[in-house]
Amino acid sequence: MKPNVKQVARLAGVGTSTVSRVLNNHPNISHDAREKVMKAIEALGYTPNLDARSLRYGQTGAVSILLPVTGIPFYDTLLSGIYSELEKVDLDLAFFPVVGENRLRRYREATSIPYRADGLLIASLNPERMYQGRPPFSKPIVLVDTHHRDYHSVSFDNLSAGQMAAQHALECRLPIVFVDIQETPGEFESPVFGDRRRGIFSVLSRHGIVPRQTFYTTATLEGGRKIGQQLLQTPLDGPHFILAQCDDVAIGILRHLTDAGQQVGEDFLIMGFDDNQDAQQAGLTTIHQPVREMGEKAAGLLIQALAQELHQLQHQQLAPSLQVRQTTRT
Amino acid sequence: MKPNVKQVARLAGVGTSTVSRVLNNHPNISHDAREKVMKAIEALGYTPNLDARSLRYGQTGAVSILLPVTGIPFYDTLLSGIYSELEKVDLDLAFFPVVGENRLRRYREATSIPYRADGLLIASLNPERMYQGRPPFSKPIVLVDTHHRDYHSVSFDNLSAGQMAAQHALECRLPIVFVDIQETPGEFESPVFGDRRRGIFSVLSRHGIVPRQTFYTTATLEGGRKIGQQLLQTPLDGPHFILAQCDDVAIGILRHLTDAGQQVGEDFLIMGFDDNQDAQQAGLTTIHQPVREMGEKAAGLLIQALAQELHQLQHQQLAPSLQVRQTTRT
DNA sequence: CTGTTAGCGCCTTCAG
DNA sequence: CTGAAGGCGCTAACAG
Repeated sequence: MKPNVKQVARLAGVGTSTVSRVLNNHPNISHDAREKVMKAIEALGYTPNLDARSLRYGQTGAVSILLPVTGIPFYDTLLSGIYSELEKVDLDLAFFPVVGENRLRRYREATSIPYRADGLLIASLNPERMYQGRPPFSKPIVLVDTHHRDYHSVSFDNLSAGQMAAQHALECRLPIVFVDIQETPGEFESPVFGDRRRGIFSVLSRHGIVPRQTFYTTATLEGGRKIGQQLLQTPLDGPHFILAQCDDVAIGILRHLTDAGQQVGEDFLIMGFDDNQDAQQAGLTTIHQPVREMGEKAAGLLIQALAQELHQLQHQQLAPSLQVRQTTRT
Repeated sequence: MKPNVKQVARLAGVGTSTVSRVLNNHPNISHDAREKVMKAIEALGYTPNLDARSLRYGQTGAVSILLPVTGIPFYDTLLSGIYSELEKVDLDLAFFPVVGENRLRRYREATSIPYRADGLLIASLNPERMYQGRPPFSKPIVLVDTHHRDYHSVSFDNLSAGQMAAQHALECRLPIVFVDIQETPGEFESPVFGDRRRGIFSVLSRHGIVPRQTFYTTATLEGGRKIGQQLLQTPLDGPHFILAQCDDVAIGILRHLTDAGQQVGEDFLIMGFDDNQDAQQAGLTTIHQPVREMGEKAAGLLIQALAQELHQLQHQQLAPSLQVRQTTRT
């Protein structure tokens, strides 16, 4: 059915190696031979079999990335960083959102397509939970936005981030309301929120302080709005400092409260984590994370590993920084 | 370096086919042989070479999807539809965001990884612009959320959608402000906005009506806010009906105007297209599009094509429906 | 139940 | 400059 080099060669009246040479732009080919081959390729509608090619080369020229969800801009930024490095060495990138239990199960099998690659990036996911043991892939793996003892990783120092945030909260001298993330326990959990939480509480407890109240919600704008509702229903005694585990939640709360007529500075202060685009636009105080740079570093590490240049486990951490904006200025 | 079946076989003291049989869970294997093979696999850290396997089978068990961006929820919904169909036949899905000129160029080569698959889905992109001629892939291709004479496709009837919207606008009997999408001319253009635009103008011109004003912006919340600003700077003479090419823009405008104290019903009416989550939440009148269903249909078509069951070109169109909500009720 | 072997399509020596 | 031949790792006949 599908034509192969042999058929192209026959039609062109040349040997298969000549066809191969044309296909791969090798130098020493007579103009005449090239013409004939091109014509035969066109006539047959030939396209090369990539599996055969990869088998022959012993590599695919591609790396895969596993990540939890797609519909958020965080990964766009991360990916642009990754791409920019990968392109330098002409590596391609294939993308695998791990969306449900089904996908997860699938990706535990050594034969599933993410592993048809020269290397693997795992973003935000906990490899322990994903693989419960040895991963079904024996080529280089680099973790990004997550970490684990046994793998190379590039991540934020979320512990410091938490400490920074708590420090800033303390300086504002208001009772603290902590809005935490409710993670569905199980495979998708990432260490991010846990680390931030530990950082926050380490500072708070050092000062003998406990949040006046703690809420749990999902890491979305909507999740934030729900907390906003709850806050309106059982109003607090005076102004509070709302510390949310991520910008989306913080902005959801912020919008909900201001929509209801409450005033930043007057009725509450609020901050988040991540410094995403919405945060900048909303004037939200937050902890900035250099996302793009993280992507670049991770890709760089993988490239090194692919070149056998990585002889010991790497754990890179990127430093967060505090961005004070309107929502915590009185 | 990397161990293969032969080495596993040698260590286990069996033939390669026995190893293969264990790997693929074939029935007639003695418990003893299975044990030995498992042990050898474990000891060597063997993982199968997927390229060899695919070469042997003549297929990869995966399909690829090319799409324009990732950070928006539209594609999450679309994908969930696609996945649900693909899982039924145990096909895997690999994901390729076409983000910049570089990627585009890359994906025009027959050797780039999206084409290491049994079939291809192209979402929202214009194949004409992508490939300028014959695509570098000779297996089944299905277009989704876009269409083209030469390919199978599943898309919305955006022409009708435009007509519906214009009809509704006319019924509101207010001068019309049209907010169109400024597309970067070139490869990424999709036919969606053009179709909607044509639908809108066909109805308007039939009634001898011309928009009082037309704006151009990008298809984002931010793009909408910018138009909101412009509207505030040069206020209109009385209330208008704002017809935006997509929900994001409409919501951006809506938020900006209401933030500035303008009132829906009083000062303006507004509607969008798509019926995304934000639209529902914002009470925005819009044209609903069954996104998930579109994904399912497209995947279904591809599966049929893979099974050689598609003997003529298919062009499926899904009907839009008008969702009247608060933003156009006076 | 198990081992031997051919061949999937490609690219790259190796001779000419 | 070009053709013939081997082999990448795997699986499915085919014999035992």
